[in-house]
Amino acid sequence: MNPDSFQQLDKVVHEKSRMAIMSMLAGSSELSFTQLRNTLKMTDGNLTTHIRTLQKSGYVVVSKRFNENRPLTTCKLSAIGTKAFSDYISLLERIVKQAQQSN
Amino acid sequence: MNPDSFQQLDKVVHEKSRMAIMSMLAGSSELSFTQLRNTLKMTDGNLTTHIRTLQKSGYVVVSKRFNENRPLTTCKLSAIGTKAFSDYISLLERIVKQAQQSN
DNA sequence: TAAATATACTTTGTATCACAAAGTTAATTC
DNA sequence: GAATTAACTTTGTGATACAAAGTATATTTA
Repeated sequence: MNPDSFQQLDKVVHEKSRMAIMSMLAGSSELSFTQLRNTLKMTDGNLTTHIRTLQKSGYVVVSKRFNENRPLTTCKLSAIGTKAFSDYISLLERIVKQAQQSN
Repeated sequence: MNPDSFQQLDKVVHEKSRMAIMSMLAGSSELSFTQLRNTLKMTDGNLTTHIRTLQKSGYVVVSKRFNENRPLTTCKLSAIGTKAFSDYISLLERIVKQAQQSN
């Protein structure tokens, strides 16, 4: 195994909650704050900060508008977010394969 | 995808450096502090704390003795450490497969 | 042989950050 | 019109990853 491969795992994606968010976003074109919160059973505050982290690293595009007199925050993966996620998954896949060989 | 599967990932194993340590230990029966530090290019302090975390959760057995007038700390995976690691890898594998289906 | 360097760690300090509780704003219900 | 609900954001806190500095002992060097 190459020990360096672990350190190459993108720290932003590696956090479990953000992995879950990005996975969900990879499955649909766009999801709302509320949909994410309900599905992932995260607290509001926690979800806000993870979305902000993803936004700051440019992985997620956030739009805030009003829908039927209520705020509506929606998120979708950006191009580099999509790449970051698929790169992360590819690397994980290699790591998993290597780990299984050593058994 | 099942969003809960992400949260089921063992937090102790999920940390990148500890994943690397456990991977290395899964490959050999026993490794010394120095071998781990040199291969993983970790600082001494960082490695100490990760080993201690693994030890506290019962995943790694640590032995400290003297070899040729020098302290020698060796680590190996315990039974539950081996199980924790393989469970973690299995779950990762499922997650990777699910993620790839959504492309 | 005293001083400097190296080895093998551990302890301590710090900066980050995951998480939740509390706060904000506005709409709706009772 | 008071209370509740909805959709967030801000703030406070506890955990922790990491490295710098510290400790103890052995070896080399001048």
